[in-house]
Amino acid sequence: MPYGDAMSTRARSEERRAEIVRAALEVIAERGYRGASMAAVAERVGLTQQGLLHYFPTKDALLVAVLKERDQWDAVPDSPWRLDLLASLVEYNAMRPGIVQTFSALLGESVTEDHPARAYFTERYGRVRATMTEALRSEHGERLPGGLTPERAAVLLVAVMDGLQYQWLLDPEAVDMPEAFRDFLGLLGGTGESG
Amino acid sequence: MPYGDAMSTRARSEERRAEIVRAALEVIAERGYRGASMAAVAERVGLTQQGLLHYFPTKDALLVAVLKERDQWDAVPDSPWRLDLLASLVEYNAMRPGIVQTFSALLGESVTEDHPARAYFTERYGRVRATMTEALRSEHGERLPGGLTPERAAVLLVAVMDGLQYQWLLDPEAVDMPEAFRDFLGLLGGTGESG
DNA sequence: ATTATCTATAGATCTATAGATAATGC
DNA sequence: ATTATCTATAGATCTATAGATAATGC
Repeated sequence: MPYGDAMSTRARSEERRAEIVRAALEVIAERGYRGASMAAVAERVGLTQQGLLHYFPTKDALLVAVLKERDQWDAVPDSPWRLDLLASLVEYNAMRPGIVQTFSALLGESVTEDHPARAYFTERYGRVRATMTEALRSEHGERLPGGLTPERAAVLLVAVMDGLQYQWLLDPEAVDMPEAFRDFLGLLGGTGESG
Repeated sequence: MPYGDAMSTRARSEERRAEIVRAALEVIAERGYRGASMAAVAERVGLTQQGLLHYFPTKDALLVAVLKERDQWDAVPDSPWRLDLLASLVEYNAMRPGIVQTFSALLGESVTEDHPARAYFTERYGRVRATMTEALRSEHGERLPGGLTPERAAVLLVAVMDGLQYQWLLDPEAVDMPEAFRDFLGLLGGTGESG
């Protein structure tokens, strides 16, 4: 009895797909999307390249599944975020360099022409800025340090999160990502420990 | 008389190399490094792929030349930067999306395994953080808003510059990069216009 | 002699299609 | 009938090597 239990064909198929997406996340972390080959993903799950195409008929289809996975990762979709939860997310990310690497590599590639993840990231950043604007507004009101509005602070907040990831991935010893992120939240008027 | 003037062979060769590097910058902006082909670069300067290999014998050799070009771009090597010059650099960059795209794509790729630009970026960020630390120290002294030290503020400064570039490249209409950067400098205690 | 190119080509990949085979589930 | 795989293979690329040809500069 293969698989040793009574899983339906559909359920086993779902599990296989999830396994493939996990493998794709790894391969993309190592080589980026353009550098990732279907064969490398297939090998990691013990399939031939053509066997993999049974589950995801094109490389782009696999990327779509990877991006959906990402949405569930840090989404908590459009719920009103609290800034301290954001700091926790950064701390959590610091324990998951692989995932961070996957999406930092994808973000970097996405600015190139005709990249299949470009629209995804463009839309996503629009939404994330809006969500962060609301979080900042509800925490700090309309006026933030430096005369900033929540909108303008949100752009910086997102920039800091992304930028820190690159510095940290390149040299984790030199950059304490969670600390730096909390530093930034402090600048936005948090604990008021100005010197 | 080819080229119509009395340029030495060496000088013409140098010029050809510079032309090739410019073409490589473009191709990398469009496809990233892994996605860039020597043939695409060659075509852009009117050479065959094998003709290009006469000037740069491997793809990696061409990348090295591209990264050197970058160093001259925003280097002003290790001179003590002033923060207002940095704001001008960001404004200048906002007029050169191609260059920004080239290096944002390279930075993104560089976090993947065995990427030939990884060491370059790791070292470079170490140096840039040190330079920025000095600039912050000389402008604001030892104590910055939020209880930050110049070291810790430098990490954020660099993160903001990089992070803004991705948001701006993906959606230039939605993100005013120079304004956002000035906003961040303001947070670091610049004009003191807190609300 | 050196420099600038080219043609020919080896040897790896890569994505995707076609079509076979076997097992699973109605 | 559908699902999961496989072999075979077409058709594109890609990097890099080998070696020829012509022009330039001592």
